[in-house]
Amino acid sequence: MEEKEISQAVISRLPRYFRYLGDLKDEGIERVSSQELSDIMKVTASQIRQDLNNFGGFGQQGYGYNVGYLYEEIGKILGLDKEHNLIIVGAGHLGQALVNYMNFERRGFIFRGVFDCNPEIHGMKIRGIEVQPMENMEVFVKENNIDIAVLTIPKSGAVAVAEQLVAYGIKAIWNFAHVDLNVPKEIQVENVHLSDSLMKLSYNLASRDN
Amino acid sequence: MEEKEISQAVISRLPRYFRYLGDLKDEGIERVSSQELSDIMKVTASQIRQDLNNFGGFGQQGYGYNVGYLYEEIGKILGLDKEHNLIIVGAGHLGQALVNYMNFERRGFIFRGVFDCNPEIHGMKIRGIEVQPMENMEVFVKENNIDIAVLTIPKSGAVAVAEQLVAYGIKAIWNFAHVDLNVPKEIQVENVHLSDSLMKLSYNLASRDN
DNA sequence: ATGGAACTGTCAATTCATTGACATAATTTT
DNA sequence: AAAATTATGTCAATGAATTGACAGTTCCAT
Repeated sequence: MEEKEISQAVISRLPRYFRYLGDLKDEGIERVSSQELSDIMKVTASQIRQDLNNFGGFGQQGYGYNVGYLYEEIGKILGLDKEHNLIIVGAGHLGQALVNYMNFERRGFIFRGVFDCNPEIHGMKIRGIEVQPMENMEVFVKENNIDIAVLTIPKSGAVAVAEQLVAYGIKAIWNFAHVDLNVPKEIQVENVHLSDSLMKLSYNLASRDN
Repeated sequence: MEEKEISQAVISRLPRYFRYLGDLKDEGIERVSSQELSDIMKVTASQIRQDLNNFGGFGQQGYGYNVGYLYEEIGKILGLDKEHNLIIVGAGHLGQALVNYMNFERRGFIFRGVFDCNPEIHGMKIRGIEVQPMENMEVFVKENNIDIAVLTIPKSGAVAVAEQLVAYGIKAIWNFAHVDLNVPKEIQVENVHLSDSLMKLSYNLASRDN
């Protein structure tokens, strides 16, 4: 299906297209041109056409794009038509916040288990999911066909736990720990470094002041 | 101080340099060359030198870079030598997780207040900070010299609240709501769209499978 | 039906980002 | 003290991403 490698710059923009198309769909709008989308999203129409064309011709000359169809197609490209089984490793505030955020499940990302090394919270339930000790992880991952692990533990343990998870057969890691993981390149890692993001904000704030 | 505009690509890499330099400093290492850093960080030495040179010559030919000095300087560039006063708007799980995450304070980002529209949690304390009703926001922002607002509310209310915050004098918004804010360009916005990040992971997972 | 307007898909041009190369300077070794 | 080594800062070359332009197709009004 995928013939040429598509740049991460393009991939990063897909979720935003998806979101805007979802909004248009909810408003009952059936068709949209690259120029109209351009106006709403504040990107060039050329970029929109270029981006979409990486995946095929979804539009029609003289008409534009069918909102519902394009929305579905981008969803498929993003793999949202398939279910993913997730575990959370680290049941701190952030881990709990993610489990409690329902919208991920709507998109097919199902939280199956939560793990933590703190014995005091073992057995505690987060949205019905019981917190388990780390020792259970290996069996759980294998038995429940888990493909994505969400890492919300402190940086000190993260690298080692990531390696364990890979050994257990995980395919992708959504990494909130503030450290770069060292895993084989076929394992997909998506980093969310919140403090990096805040520092960037801080820089822009400071630089705008002079 | 800033003469030429520096690209966001460069800015985005600064926090990572800062992190690695901090680690080296903690290990007691005093000097580092761009080549050594390159090996550790898995980026080209040329990029490191190019990036740093946007801000001045921190190194010395034949010697390399002094770790402690460079760490300090990057910290200053990122504005981490100054204190910032923050409020959280939206005391849900994510908002609470952020307040509880101590490391931000270590970098000079001080949470001064938490606001939420749900009356049931007004008066509740999160790490000693009382949750206040939204109506208090205007006075609080003005009296406490708040410059950064953290938006952790659902997308439905986010755009309107952002406009209010701007009117109250806020300078920057760290936006976790899954919507693009509409604020004047002098207001700095840093978006953290978690579901976009997860969708990107999902794409890469799917595309690696074929 | 026919003509004009509205669009896409795509090629080419441009702009932006990254990498490579090297002159020059400080350091270390002999 | 001189030679050899190391390593920066910067210019030029390359590569990637974005934008502009337009041929060709479809839609819509008359």
